[in-house]
Amino acid sequence: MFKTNRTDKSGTLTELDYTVYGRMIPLTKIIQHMREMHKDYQRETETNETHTRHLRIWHDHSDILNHTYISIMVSTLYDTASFITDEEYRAKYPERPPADVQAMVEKPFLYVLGQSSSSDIDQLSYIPVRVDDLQNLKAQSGEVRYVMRFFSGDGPPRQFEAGHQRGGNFACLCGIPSKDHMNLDNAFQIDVPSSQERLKIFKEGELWKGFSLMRPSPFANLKKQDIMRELVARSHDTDDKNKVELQEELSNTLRGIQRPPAMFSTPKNVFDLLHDYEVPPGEPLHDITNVVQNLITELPYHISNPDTLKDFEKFSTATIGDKNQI
DNA sequence: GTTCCGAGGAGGGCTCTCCA
DNA sequence: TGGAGAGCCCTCCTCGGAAC
Repeated sequence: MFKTNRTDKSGTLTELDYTVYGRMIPLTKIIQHMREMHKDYQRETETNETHTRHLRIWHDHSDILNHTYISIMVSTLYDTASFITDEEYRAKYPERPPADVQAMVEKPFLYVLGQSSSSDIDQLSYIPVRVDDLQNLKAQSGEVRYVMRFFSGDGPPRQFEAGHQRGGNFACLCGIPSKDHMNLDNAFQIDVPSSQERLKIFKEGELWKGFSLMRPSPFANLKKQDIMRELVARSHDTDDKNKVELQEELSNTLRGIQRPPAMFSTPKNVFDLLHDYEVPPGEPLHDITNVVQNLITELPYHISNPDTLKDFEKFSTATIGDKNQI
């Protein structure tokens, strides 16, 4: 259920409720499809022991025909214990062209596509069904055990998935203040908190009890008395401190943690399903985007062959052109 | 019917002003 | 003097109208 505003012919602004539906393909069905697609790449074993496959989730928002959607994809992580190598594939199927086995195995499958804004409330509305589906997957697992292992994606989806604030002084999931991001010594020493550690920090005080899927930010816009109550519950000294100092102390304590990790947002106990689930603090392709851009811009100046230079300049123009970011 | 563009929203932080 | 809130900044996302 979503809310929207409409202005009628008289100019009166009214708030309307409307219902939209998302489509989820159950993980059991996706995995059935994956097995069919991966059968040529699977390693044959002689034992009957239970095997483990690791799943990776990715999601992002975009608009299609003026309506905003969330798209969630799922893929299997390549593992040589479960899948053959490129060389083994060539030896097994000499009549076929060579294949990038890892790329084929890690090809993503559509999991959820639904209408949703990027607000926390809208995105959290898809969590209960994702948790139910994960429980259903475990109940139906056979000789292969599927483990939800990684989330990969852009910055905002990672922040949502980890229960982290968007932007601000603690924009990174590692918990280092933005002003210290250039401090490599600090960055290399920090231990990025796991989902369980995030949940522990989140629940150390009292205000987290006000969290719900419809009120996802219990630490936002607090009065001074509420900040003091939360800090006292976390065993902090609040004497002789003004509101700014108290707010800073609470922010430094939470280090950007705003809510439970998304998959831990329901009352259901999902620790046995998600105890290995990781939301990495970085997104490699985005993080090195400017390095790649600099390389593409710089390389033509080091090419002497005119034909190669012409081809590369075409590539550089098509890739970067007038864009601010590739 | 589709794509492009740009103003505005979401969620954060900082600074300034008002007022008790 | 200090709390509350307005106003502005940031990035990425949203969404309605214009253009094709």
